[in-house]
Amino acid sequence: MATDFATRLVDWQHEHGRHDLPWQNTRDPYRIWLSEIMLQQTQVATVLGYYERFLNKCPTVRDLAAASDDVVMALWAGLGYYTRARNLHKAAKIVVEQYDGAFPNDVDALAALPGIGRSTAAAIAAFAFDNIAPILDGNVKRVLARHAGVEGFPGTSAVEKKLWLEAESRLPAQPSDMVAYTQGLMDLGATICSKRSPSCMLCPVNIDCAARIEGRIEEIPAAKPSKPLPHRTQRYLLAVHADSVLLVKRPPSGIWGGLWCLPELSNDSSAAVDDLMLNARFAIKRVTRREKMNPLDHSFTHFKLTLNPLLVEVSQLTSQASEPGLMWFSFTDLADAALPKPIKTLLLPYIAR
DNA sequence: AAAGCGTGGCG
DNA sequence: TCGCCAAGCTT
Repeated sequence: MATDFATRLVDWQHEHGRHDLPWQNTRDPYRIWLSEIMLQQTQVATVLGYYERFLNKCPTVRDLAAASDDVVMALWAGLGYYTRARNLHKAAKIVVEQYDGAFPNDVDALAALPGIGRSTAAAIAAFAFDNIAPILDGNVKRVLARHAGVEGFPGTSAVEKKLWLEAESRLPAQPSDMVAYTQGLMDLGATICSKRSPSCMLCPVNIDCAARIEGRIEEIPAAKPSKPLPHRTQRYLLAVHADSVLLVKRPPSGIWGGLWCLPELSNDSSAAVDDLMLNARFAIKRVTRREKMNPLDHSFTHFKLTLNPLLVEVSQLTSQASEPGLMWFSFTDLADAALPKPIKTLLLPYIAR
Protein backbone atom coordinates (compact mmCIF):
# COMPACT_ATOMS: atom_id res chain seq x y z
CA MET A 1 0.00 0.00 0.00
CA ALA A 2 1.33 3.36 -0.93
CA THR A 3 -0.11 5.16 2.06
CA ASP A 4 -2.22 4.19 5.01
CA PHE A 5 -5.99 4.54 5.30
CA ALA A 6 -5.91 7.85 7.20
CA THR A 7 -3.49 9.54 4.82
CA ARG A 8 -5.47 8.59 1.76
CA LEU A 9 -8.65 9.81 3.40
CA VAL A 10 -7.11 13.10 4.53
CA ASP A 11 -5.72 13.78 1.06
CA TRP A 12 -9.08 12.94 -0.50
CA GLN A 13 -10.98 15.21 1.83
CA HIS A 14 -8.70 18.17 1.06
CA GLU A 15 -9.29 17.60 -2.64
CA HIS A 16 -12.86 16.28 -2.89
CA GLY A 17 -14.56 16.68 0.47
CA ARG A 18 -17.07 19.29 1.64
CA HIS A 19 -15.59 22.54 2.89
CA ASP A 20 -18.40 25.08 2.95
CA LEU A 21 -21.04 23.76 5.34
CA PRO A 22 -22.07 26.42 7.89
CA TRP A 23 -20.49 24.55 10.79
CA GLN A 24 -17.15 24.11 9.05
CA ASN A 25 -14.31 26.64 9.02
CA THR A 26 -14.83 27.41 12.69
CA ARG A 27 -13.12 26.24 15.86
CA ASP A 28 -15.94 27.50 18.06
CA PRO A 29 -16.94 24.42 20.09
CA TYR A 30 -20.41 25.87 20.67
CA ARG A 31 -21.22 26.07 16.97
CA ILE A 32 -19.61 22.69 16.33
CA TRP A 33 -21.47 21.09 19.22
CA LEU A 34 -24.81 22.53 18.08
CA SER A 35 -24.28 21.19 14.57
CA GLU A 36 -23.32 17.73 15.81
CA ILE A 37 -26.43 17.46 17.99
CA MET A 38 -28.72 18.69 15.21
CA LEU A 39 -27.10 16.27 12.77
CA GLN A 40 -27.71 13.22 14.94
CA GLN A 41 -30.00 10.99 12.85
CA THR A 42 -30.76 14.03 10.72
CA GLN A 43 -29.58 14.89 7.23
CA VAL A 44 -27.56 17.96 6.33
CA ALA A 45 -30.25 19.48 4.12
CA THR A 46 -32.78 19.36 6.96
CA VAL A 47 -30.44 20.92 9.50
CA LEU A 48 -29.32 23.94 7.45
CA GLY A 49 -32.34 26.17 8.12
CA TYR A 50 -32.68 25.20 11.76
CA TYR A 51 -28.98 25.80 12.44
CA GLU A 52 -28.97 29.35 11.20
CA ARG A 53 -32.19 30.26 13.00
CA PHE A 54 -30.94 28.73 16.25
CA LEU A 55 -27.64 30.60 16.19
CA ASN A 56 -29.42 33.80 15.33
CA LYS A 57 -31.48 33.46 18.51
CA CYS A 58 -28.72 31.94 20.66
CA PRO A 59 -25.30 33.04 19.32
CA THR A 60 -23.36 31.77 22.34
CA VAL A 61 -23.63 29.02 24.92
CA ARG A 62 -24.47 31.66 27.52
CA ASP A 63 -27.42 32.84 25.45
CA LEU A 64 -28.65 29.27 25.20
CA ALA A 65 -28.20 28.61 28.91
CA ALA A 66 -30.19 31.76 29.69
CA ALA A 67 -33.02 31.00 27.26
CA SER A 68 -36.36 29.62 28.45
CA ASP A 69 -37.39 26.02 27.84
CA ASP A 70 -40.19 27.11 25.54
CA VAL A 71 -37.86 29.20 23.37
CA VAL A 72 -35.41 26.31 23.01
CA MET A 73 -38.16 23.81 22.21
CA ALA A 74 -39.71 26.20 19.69
CA LEU A 75 -36.35 26.54 17.93
CA TRP A 76 -36.18 22.76 17.73
CA ALA A 77 -39.81 22.11 16.79
CA GLY A 78 -39.96 20.12 13.54
CA LEU A 79 -36.45 18.69 13.86
CA GLY A 80 -37.57 15.66 15.86
CA TYR A 81 -35.93 13.61 18.63
CA TYR A 82 -36.77 16.32 21.11
CA THR A 83 -34.70 14.82 23.91
CA ARG A 84 -31.80 16.32 21.97
CA ALA A 85 -33.14 19.83 22.60
CA ARG A 86 -33.71 19.27 26.31
CA ASN A 87 -30.24 17.75 26.71
CA LEU A 88 -28.75 20.59 24.68
CA HIS A 89 -30.28 23.08 27.08
CA LYS A 90 -29.10 21.11 30.12
CA ALA A 91 -25.58 20.83 28.73
CA ALA A 92 -25.42 24.55 28.01
CA LYS A 93 -26.25 25.31 31.63
CA ILE A 94 -23.56 22.89 32.81
CA VAL A 95 -20.97 24.44 30.51
CA VAL A 96 -21.79 27.89 31.83
CA GLU A 97 -22.00 26.94 35.48
CA GLN A 98 -19.26 24.32 35.78
CA TYR A 99 -16.88 25.38 33.01
CA ASP A 100 -17.43 29.13 33.05
CA GLY A 101 -18.79 29.03 29.51
CA ALA A 102 -15.78 27.28 27.96
CA PHE A 103 -16.35 23.77 26.61
CA PRO A 104 -14.03 21.09 28.02
CA ASN A 105 -11.43 20.02 25.48
CA ASP A 106 -11.24 16.30 26.13
CA VAL A 107 -13.47 13.51 24.95
CA ASP A 108 -14.38 12.10 28.35
CA ALA A 109 -15.52 15.43 29.78
CA LEU A 110 -17.50 16.15 26.62
CA ALA A 111 -19.13 12.71 26.70
CA ALA A 112 -20.18 13.35 30.30
CA LEU A 113 -22.46 16.17 29.10
CA PRO A 114 -26.08 15.21 28.44
CA GLY A 115 -26.80 14.29 24.82
CA ILE A 116 -23.14 13.79 23.93
CA GLY A 117 -22.14 10.17 23.40
CA ARG A 118 -18.83 8.69 22.38
CA SER A 119 -19.09 9.54 18.69
CA THR A 120 -20.37 13.09 19.11
CA ALA A 121 -17.74 13.78 21.77
CA ALA A 122 -15.02 12.63 19.39
CA ALA A 123 -16.39 14.77 16.56
CA ILE A 124 -16.46 17.90 18.72
CA ALA A 125 -13.02 17.17 20.15
CA ALA A 126 -11.59 16.66 16.66
CA PHE A 127 -13.21 19.65 14.98
CA ALA A 128 -12.68 22.10 17.84
CA PHE A 129 -9.48 20.85 19.50
CA ASP A 130 -7.67 18.49 17.06
CA ASN A 131 -8.09 15.63 19.51
CA ILE A 132 -7.31 12.16 18.19
CA ALA A 133 -10.48 10.16 18.83
CA PRO A 134 -12.68 8.08 16.51
CA ILE A 135 -16.23 8.87 15.43
CA LEU A 136 -18.70 6.13 14.53
CA ASP A 137 -21.90 7.42 12.99
CA GLY A 138 -24.09 5.77 10.38
CA ASN A 139 -21.86 6.84 7.49
CA VAL A 140 -18.69 5.66 9.20
CA LYS A 141 -20.24 2.34 10.17
CA ARG A 142 -21.02 1.71 6.51
CA VAL A 143 -17.54 2.75 5.32
CA LEU A 144 -15.72 0.68 7.92
CA ALA A 145 -17.99 -2.35 7.65
CA ARG A 146 -17.29 -2.46 3.92
CA HIS A 147 -13.60 -1.67 4.10
CA ALA A 148 -12.91 -4.21 6.85
CA GLY A 149 -15.56 -6.69 5.66
CA VAL A 150 -17.39 -6.71 8.98
CA GLU A 151 -20.39 -9.05 8.85
CA GLY A 152 -23.71 -8.58 10.63
CA PHE A 153 -26.10 -5.74 11.34
CA PRO A 154 -24.20 -2.77 12.84
CA GLY A 155 -27.07 -2.05 15.22
CA THR A 156 -26.13 -4.97 17.44
CA SER A 157 -23.61 -4.36 20.17
CA ALA A 158 -21.29 -7.16 19.03
CA VAL A 159 -20.90 -5.73 15.52
CA GLU A 160 -20.69 -2.18 16.81
CA LYS A 161 -17.86 -3.22 19.11
CA LYS A 162 -15.89 -4.54 16.14
CA LEU A 163 -16.49 -1.32 14.25
CA TRP A 164 -15.22 0.80 17.14
CA LEU A 165 -12.01 -1.24 17.07
CA GLU A 166 -11.70 -0.66 13.33
CA ALA A 167 -12.31 3.05 13.87
CA GLU A 168 -9.60 3.28 16.51
CA SER A 169 -7.07 1.37 14.41
CA ARG A 170 -7.37 3.76 11.46
CA LEU A 171 -6.80 7.08 13.25
CA PRO A 172 -4.16 9.50 11.93
CA ALA A 173 -0.99 9.99 13.95
CA GLN A 174 -1.00 13.77 13.64
CA PRO A 175 -3.53 15.91 15.55
CA SER A 176 -3.35 18.42 12.69
CA ASP A 177 -4.97 15.81 10.42
CA MET A 178 -7.99 15.19 12.64
CA VAL A 179 -10.29 17.83 11.18
CA ALA A 180 -9.81 16.61 7.62
CA TYR A 181 -9.84 12.96 8.66
CA THR A 182 -13.05 13.19 10.67
CA GLN A 183 -14.76 15.28 8.01
CA GLY A 184 -13.40 12.97 5.33
CA LEU A 185 -14.98 9.90 6.91
CA MET A 186 -18.33 11.65 7.01
CA ASP A 187 -17.98 12.99 3.47
CA LEU A 188 -16.89 9.68 2.05
CA GLY A 189 -19.93 7.94 3.51
CA ALA A 190 -22.26 10.72 2.42
CA THR A 191 -21.01 11.19 -1.13
CA ILE A 192 -19.07 8.10 -2.31
CA CYS A 193 -19.71 5.11 -0.09
CA SER A 194 -23.48 5.52 -0.25
CA LYS A 195 -25.80 2.76 0.81
CA ARG A 196 -27.01 1.96 -2.69
CA SER A 197 -24.70 1.90 -5.71
CA PRO A 198 -21.60 3.47 -4.16
CA SER A 199 -19.07 5.14 -6.46
CA CYS A 200 -16.20 2.78 -5.74
CA MET A 201 -14.24 4.06 -8.74
CA LEU A 202 -13.89 7.42 -7.00
CA CYS A 203 -13.11 6.04 -3.55
CA PRO A 204 -9.65 6.81 -2.10
CA VAL A 205 -9.59 3.55 -0.14
CA ASN A 206 -11.03 1.21 -2.77
CA ILE A 207 -7.79 -0.74 -3.30
CA ASP A 208 -8.02 -2.58 0.01
CA CYS A 209 -11.78 -2.47 0.53
CA ALA A 210 -12.88 -5.98 1.47
CA ALA A 211 -16.47 -5.60 0.34
CA ARG A 212 -15.44 -4.27 -3.07
CA ILE A 213 -12.78 -6.91 -3.58
CA GLU A 214 -15.20 -9.67 -2.64
CA GLY A 215 -18.03 -8.17 -4.72
CA ARG A 216 -20.21 -7.82 -1.63
CA ILE A 217 -20.96 -4.10 -1.71
CA GLU A 218 -24.69 -4.73 -1.61
CA GLU A 219 -24.49 -7.18 1.29
CA ILE A 220 -22.31 -5.14 3.64
CA PRO A 221 -23.32 -3.69 5.96
CA ALA A 222 -26.14 -6.13 6.67
CA ALA A 223 -29.62 -4.62 6.63
CA LYS A 224 -31.59 -4.12 9.77
CA PRO A 225 -33.97 -7.03 10.40
CA SER A 226 -37.34 -5.49 9.56
CA LYS A 227 -40.63 -5.95 11.32
CA PRO A 228 -44.06 -4.43 10.65
CA LEU A 229 -44.72 -1.11 12.39
CA PRO A 230 -47.60 -1.04 14.86
CA HIS A 231 -50.45 1.33 14.01
CA ARG A 232 -52.12 3.54 16.60
CA THR A 233 -55.11 5.84 16.46
CA GLN A 234 -55.64 8.82 18.74
CA ARG A 235 -58.42 11.37 19.04
CA TYR A 236 -57.46 14.99 19.73
CA LEU A 237 -59.42 18.02 20.86
CA LEU A 238 -59.10 21.13 18.74
CA ALA A 239 -60.94 23.66 20.88
CA VAL A 240 -61.21 27.23 19.61
CA HIS A 241 -62.35 30.09 21.81
CA ALA A 242 -62.01 33.81 21.20
CA ASP A 243 -59.08 33.61 18.78
CA SER A 244 -57.35 31.05 20.97
CA VAL A 245 -56.64 27.31 20.79
CA LEU A 246 -56.32 24.97 23.75
CA LEU A 247 -52.97 23.16 24.03
CA VAL A 248 -51.36 20.93 26.63
CA LYS A 249 -47.67 20.63 27.45
CA ARG A 250 -46.50 17.06 27.07
CA PRO A 251 -44.37 15.41 29.79
CA PRO A 252 -40.59 15.56 29.30
CA SER A 253 -40.22 11.91 28.35
CA GLY A 254 -42.04 9.97 25.67
CA ILE A 255 -43.11 11.01 22.22
CA TRP A 256 -43.06 14.77 21.57
CA GLY A 257 -41.68 15.30 25.07
CA GLY A 258 -41.83 18.93 26.21
CA LEU A 259 -43.81 20.10 23.18
CA TRP A 260 -47.24 21.73 23.14
CA CYS A 261 -49.88 19.40 21.74
CA LEU A 262 -53.63 19.17 21.25
CA PRO A 263 -55.25 17.49 24.27
CA GLU A 264 -55.85 13.78 23.78
CA LEU A 265 -59.38 12.41 24.00
CA SER A 266 -60.39 8.89 24.90
CA ASN A 267 -60.66 6.90 21.70
CA ASP A 268 -63.92 5.15 22.49
CA SER A 269 -66.30 7.80 23.67
CA SER A 270 -69.84 8.93 22.90
CA ALA A 271 -70.84 12.54 22.29
CA ALA A 272 -72.45 12.63 25.71
CA VAL A 273 -69.27 11.45 27.40
CA ASP A 274 -67.32 13.98 25.34
CA ASP A 275 -69.52 16.74 26.74
CA LEU A 276 -68.85 15.66 30.31
CA MET A 277 -65.16 15.49 29.46
CA LEU A 278 -65.08 18.95 27.93
CA ASN A 279 -66.53 20.36 31.11
CA ALA A 280 -64.62 18.34 33.67
CA ARG A 281 -61.18 18.30 32.04
CA PHE A 282 -61.11 21.51 30.03
CA ALA A 283 -63.58 23.81 31.85
CA ILE A 284 -65.53 24.19 28.62
CA LYS A 285 -69.13 25.17 29.44
CA ARG A 286 -70.83 25.95 26.16
CA VAL A 287 -70.13 24.75 22.64
CA THR A 288 -71.47 26.32 19.44
CA ARG A 289 -70.03 23.87 16.97
CA ARG A 290 -68.65 20.35 17.04
CA GLU A 291 -67.24 18.61 14.01
CA LYS A 292 -65.03 15.65 13.23
CA MET A 293 -62.12 16.83 11.11
CA ASN A 294 -60.41 14.69 8.49
CA PRO A 295 -58.00 12.12 9.92
CA LEU A 296 -54.30 12.82 9.50
CA ASP A 297 -51.72 10.05 9.09
CA HIS A 298 -48.27 10.45 10.56
CA SER A 299 -45.39 8.00 10.53
CA PHE A 300 -42.72 7.62 13.18
CA THR A 301 -39.65 5.41 13.14
CA HIS A 302 -41.31 2.83 15.35
CA PHE A 303 -45.07 3.20 14.78
CA LYS A 304 -47.72 4.81 12.63
CA LEU A 305 -50.30 7.18 13.99
CA THR A 306 -53.68 8.31 12.72
CA LEU A 307 -54.80 11.57 14.33
CA ASN A 308 -58.56 12.10 14.62
CA PRO A 309 -59.20 15.73 15.59
CA LEU A 310 -62.53 16.86 17.04
CA LEU A 311 -63.11 20.52 16.28
CA VAL A 312 -65.04 22.29 19.03
CA GLU A 313 -65.94 25.97 18.95
CA VAL A 314 -66.36 27.27 22.47
CA SER A 315 -68.58 30.19 23.44
CA GLN A 316 -68.20 30.01 27.20
CA LEU A 317 -65.77 28.62 29.78
CA THR A 318 -66.54 27.72 33.37
CA SER A 319 -64.75 29.40 36.23
CA GLN A 320 -63.48 26.09 37.53
CA ALA A 321 -59.87 25.05 37.20
CA SER A 322 -59.07 22.74 34.33
CA GLU A 323 -56.47 20.00 34.07
CA PRO A 324 -52.90 21.02 34.83
CA GLY A 325 -50.64 21.74 31.86
CA LEU A 326 -53.39 23.23 29.72
CA MET A 327 -53.08 26.67 28.18
CA TRP A 328 -55.04 28.73 25.68
CA PHE A 329 -52.72 29.99 22.93
CA SER A 330 -53.76 33.02 20.91
CA PHE A 331 -53.52 32.62 17.15
CA THR A 332 -50.60 35.06 17.28
CA ASP A 333 -48.68 33.06 19.89
CA LEU A 334 -49.16 29.82 17.95
CA ALA A 335 -46.55 30.99 15.47
CA ASP A 336 -43.84 30.75 18.16
CA ALA A 337 -45.11 27.65 19.94
CA ALA A 338 -43.16 24.38 19.99
CA LEU A 339 -45.59 22.17 18.07
CA PRO A 340 -45.06 18.63 16.73
CA LYS A 341 -45.19 18.52 12.95
CA PRO A 342 -48.65 16.93 12.51
CA ILE A 343 -50.14 19.20 15.20
CA LYS A 344 -48.75 22.20 13.39
CA THR A 345 -50.34 20.87 10.22
CA LEU A 346 -53.71 20.63 11.92
CA LEU A 347 -53.39 24.12 13.37
CA LEU A 348 -52.07 25.76 10.21
CA PRO A 349 -55.40 27.51 9.43
CA TYR A 350 -55.27 29.17 12.87
CA ILE A 351 -51.63 30.22 12.98
CA ALA A 352 -51.40 33.96 12.48
CA ARG A 353 -48.73 35.05 10.07
C1' DA B 1 -29.19 -5.56 25.01
C1' DA B 2 -32.69 -3.80 22.81
C1' DA B 3 -36.23 -0.57 22.54
C1' DG B 4 -37.73 4.29 22.39
C1' DC B 5 -37.31 8.45 20.21
C1' DG B 6 -39.22 12.58 14.67
C1' DT B 7 -39.04 13.95 10.40
C1' DG B 8 -38.11 14.29 5.52
C1' DG B 9 -36.29 12.45 1.31
C1' DC B 10 -35.46 8.87 -1.70
C1' DG B 11 -35.93 4.76 -4.89
C1' DT C 1 -47.37 4.27 -2.16
C1' DC C 2 -44.30 2.45 1.12
C1' DG C 3 -40.21 0.89 3.38
C1' DC C 4 -35.84 2.43 4.55
C1' DC C 5 -32.83 5.24 7.10
C1' DA C 6 -29.82 9.68 8.02
C1' DA C 7 -23.44 13.46 11.53
C1' DG C 8 -26.89 8.50 17.96
C1' DC C 9 -28.04 8.84 22.76
C1' DT C 10 -30.50 7.27 26.74
C1' DT C 11 -32.60 4.00 29.64
